[in-house]
Amino acid sequence: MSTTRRIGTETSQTRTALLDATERLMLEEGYAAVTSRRVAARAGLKPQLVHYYFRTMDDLFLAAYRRRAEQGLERLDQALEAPQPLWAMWDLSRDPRRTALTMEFVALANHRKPIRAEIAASAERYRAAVRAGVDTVLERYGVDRRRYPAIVCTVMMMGVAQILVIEEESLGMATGHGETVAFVEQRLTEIEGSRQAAADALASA
Amino acid sequence: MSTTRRIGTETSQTRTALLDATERLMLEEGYAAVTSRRVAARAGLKPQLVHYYFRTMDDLFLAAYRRRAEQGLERLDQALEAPQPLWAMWDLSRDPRRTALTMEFVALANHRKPIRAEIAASAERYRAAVRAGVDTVLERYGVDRRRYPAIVCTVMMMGVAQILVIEEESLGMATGHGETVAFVEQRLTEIEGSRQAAADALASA
DNA sequence: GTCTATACTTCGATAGAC
DNA sequence: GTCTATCGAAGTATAGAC
Repeated sequence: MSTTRRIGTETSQTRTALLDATERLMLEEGYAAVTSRRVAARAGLKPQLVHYYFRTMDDLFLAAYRRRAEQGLERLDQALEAPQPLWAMWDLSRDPRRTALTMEFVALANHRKPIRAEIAASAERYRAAVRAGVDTVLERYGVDRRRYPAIVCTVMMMGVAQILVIEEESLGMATGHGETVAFVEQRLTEIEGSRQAAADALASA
Repeated sequence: MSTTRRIGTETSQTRTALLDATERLMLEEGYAAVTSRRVAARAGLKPQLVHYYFRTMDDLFLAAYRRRAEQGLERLDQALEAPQPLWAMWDLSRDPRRTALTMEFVALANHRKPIRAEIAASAERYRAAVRAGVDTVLERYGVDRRRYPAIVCTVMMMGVAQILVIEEESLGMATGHGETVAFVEQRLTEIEGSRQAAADALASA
C-alpha cells in the first residue's frame, strides 16, 4: 500500500525499447510469451525495468496497444482518402503484421477483463470509422446500399481479410485463399475499377 | 533419460476429467491459463497427475485437440447429410463454443511449433471435406461453380461465421453482425430456400 | 496401474540504492 | 529520474511410494 511508488517518464528511450520488444514478442511467440523477464531480455535490459516503466503487465499491454491503435486510425484515414479507397482498405486489412498483432491483442482481451474493455471500445471506434468511409465511397459509386449496406461490406471485407491472415500466419494454411482473394478482388474491380498500383505506404511496417 | 517412465491408461476416468478441465479452462480463460496446477485444480486432482497421464503440457493439448477434431468431422458429416446442407453448415460454423475453442487452438498453434503441425494438418482435412460437400451441394442446386467456386463459398462462409464469433466472444462486440448475418442468410435462402427449422443436433454442446 | 514427494525454473512485483 | 537486490508464488517435470 505504499502510495509513493514512482514510475518512468513517457518520453524515455528505455520505455520505447520495452514497447518495441513487447510487440516483437507478441508477433513472434504470442502474448503469452510476454513476461517481464523476456521483454527485458529482448530489449537488453533488466526485468525490473518493466515494472518501473509500466508497473503491471497489463499496463504494458495497454501502452503497447494504444500506440498501435492510434497508428491504425491514421492509416485508415489515409486509405479512405486514396484514389481507390476500397482497394486501399482491402490492402490495409490484408497487412499480415498489423492483423497478426491485432488478433494477438484480441486473444489477450479474451481473458484479461481490464484490457478487454479498452480494446473493445477501440475496435468499435475503428469499425464506425470504416463504415462511415465505406458508406461515402459506395454512395459516390452509386452502389445500391439497401441491397449492399456499407456495414455489411465492411464486416465481410475486413473479416475475410483477417481470417486469411490468421490461417496463413498461425497455421501456414492457404488452401482456397488464392481463389477467395481473386473473388473479392473481382467484386472490387466491378465497383472501383481495376487496381491502379501505387500502394506505397504499406511497405513500411 | 530414464526410458522406463510409465503413463496412465487412455480409458481412465481421471484422464477424461483432466481433458474436460483443460477444455473448460481454454474456453473461459484462454490457452495460457492451462497450466498443470490449474487444470488439476479444476478437476479436483493433484497437479502431478497431469504429467502422469500426459507427460508434457503439449501432449495434453494435443489429446484435447484430437478429441474435438474427431467430433468436428462427425458433425460436419451430419450437416452435409441434412436436408439443407448449406444452412446446417452455416449453423455449425456459428456455434460459439466450437469456434471459440478452435480459435484458442489456432492461437496456441501459432507459437507452439510441435502442435502447429498437427492442427494445420487437421484443418486442411476439414476444409477439404467441407469443400467437397459444398461442391456436391452447389452442383445439385445448379449453381454456376465457375462464377461461385465451392472453395470460395467455403472459405467465405466459414470465415465470416468465425470472425463474428471471435468478435462477440472475445470483445463482446456485435456492431454490424445482425446485418451481416441477414445478408448471408438471404444468399442462403436464394440458393437453398428459406430455413426449415429443426436444427436439433446443435443444442448439445 | 495410480498417485505423491520433491527438484528446479521462471514468474510478477516491491522496496530501496544510486 | 533511473535502475537493482530480492521475495514469495506459480510453473514444468521426474523419481519413486503405494
